[in-house]
Amino acid sequence: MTWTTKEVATLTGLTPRTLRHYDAIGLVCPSRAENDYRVYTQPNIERLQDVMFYRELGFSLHEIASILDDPDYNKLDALLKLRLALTERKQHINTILQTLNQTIQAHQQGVTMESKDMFNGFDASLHEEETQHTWGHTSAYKESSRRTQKYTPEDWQKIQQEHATLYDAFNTLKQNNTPPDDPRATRLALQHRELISNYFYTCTPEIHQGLALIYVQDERFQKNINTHGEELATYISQAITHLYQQTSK
Amino acid sequence: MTWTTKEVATLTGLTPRTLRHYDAIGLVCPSRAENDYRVYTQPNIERLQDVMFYRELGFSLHEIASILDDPDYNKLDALLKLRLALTERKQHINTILQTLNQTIQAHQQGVTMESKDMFNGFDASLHEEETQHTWGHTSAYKESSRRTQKYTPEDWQKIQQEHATLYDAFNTLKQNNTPPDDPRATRLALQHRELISNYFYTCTPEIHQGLALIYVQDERFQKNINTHGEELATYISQAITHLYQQTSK
DNA sequence: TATGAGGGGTGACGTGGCGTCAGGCTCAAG
DNA sequence: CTTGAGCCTGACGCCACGTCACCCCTCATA
Repeated sequence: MTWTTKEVATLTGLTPRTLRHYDAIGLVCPSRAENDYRVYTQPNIERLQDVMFYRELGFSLHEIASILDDPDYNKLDALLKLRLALTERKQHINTILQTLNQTIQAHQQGVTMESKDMFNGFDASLHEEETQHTWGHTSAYKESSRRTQKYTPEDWQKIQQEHATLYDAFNTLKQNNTPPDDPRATRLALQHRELISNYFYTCTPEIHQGLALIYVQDERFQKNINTHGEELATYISQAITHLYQQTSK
Repeated sequence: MTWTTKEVATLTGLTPRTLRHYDAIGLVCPSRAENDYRVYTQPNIERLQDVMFYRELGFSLHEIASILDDPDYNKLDALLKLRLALTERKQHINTILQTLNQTIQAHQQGVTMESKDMFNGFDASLHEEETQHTWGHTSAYKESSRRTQKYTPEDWQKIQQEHATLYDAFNTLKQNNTPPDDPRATRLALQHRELISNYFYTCTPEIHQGLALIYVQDERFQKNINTHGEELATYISQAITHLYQQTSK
């Protein structure tokens, strides 16, 4: 089965011009018929779908190209990440909706809002860092995707479970009012590093400390971790930080 | 309370450049201090918030300007519409997520999807129609935004005044119990059409009759017009309608 | 056999929403 | 009195296309 430009256009909702543009910049390049007409095949269509997923998330065409053309590109992995990012995007809209609701209320009551509350959810810079963290082309990322490519759904389950177990262990300490710089917490922090190293990428001290920061700065991580206990992300972050304050002494 | 450019930038997450751009195109125009520095006041901030809500929904800056500068603009009403549109947008993302999930499943099972199912939720044309329906009517709307782009604040004042004068004239007739099919009312209806044609878009009889409908159907218009006289919107609407019943005879 | 509509193609220029300088003024702090 | 941070105004650059001009091909209908 093959398609002409117009057919693909109606199929995707894009314009023929857009399709020719994507061809011109090497993003989606159909083969050609004898009369030089573009001929889209199944792989072209699938790639086009990928492109549109990423475009929905606001990636530039250049970025999309480098993601899709990455030698370490793994489709399933990418799709899962996309799903995550899209649900995040939904969350983002929810935040804006909250702000909007507050604004409506304030307006109905004739009250003026505090200006700092008027722009919750709009700030994109934090979100950009997240995406950088998710898709960024650091070596850690590449190593991670190389490894995660091979994981089966059962592997993922196991990984999730090990994470959960560790988080619960942290939470037990926290519930017993064990301070984050307690040796037991430090041991767990070490286990945490090994867990990452085992399943994702070599977790150097720098990266580990980076994670500690992300865990408290990034709502996404925070919420996820905090499902295992209140304020748990902060606690874990402190434990990790202490691990390196200790060793540096 | 006032703000400098940088402060607004950090407050909103926009860049100073963007703020200066919005000023340049007349979208959000702060006043100036003696040293020519931009000074953002509370109204500026509120307008900026409006702009960002609409931008989130993908409106162009020109469209946003013509929405916010609409003489019949009603903030509360607009906020409610925004809320609707944002929840719609969430639904839109859900559709894409469904498509994504199907794609993931197909990929995991090694099946190829039906190509027509691969782009569900992407097609923007339907969504555009919705938006068109909610915020603006077709070519007349576009012409209007083309023209209104060039208007200065003084122009707007003049336009508002001419509208007000006309509405008051209608109201005088109504107060004197002049029926809407009286020649004097018909004359005012003609003036109304010319006023629209002059400042916004070529007001054909069809469009004018459309306006007559909108004036009684759309709360927003009704409320605005009725500030010039009780039930005035209905009266004007009737006068317009009669203008064409007459000429068609 | 002409013809006209509807598809295809390649330049090339226009546009919107900024980013990114360059060059110069202002102002508080040291 | 310098210095650095922040402000200003042009002016150019860039991306993702829209739009237009001009030409080719094909197929149904006159």
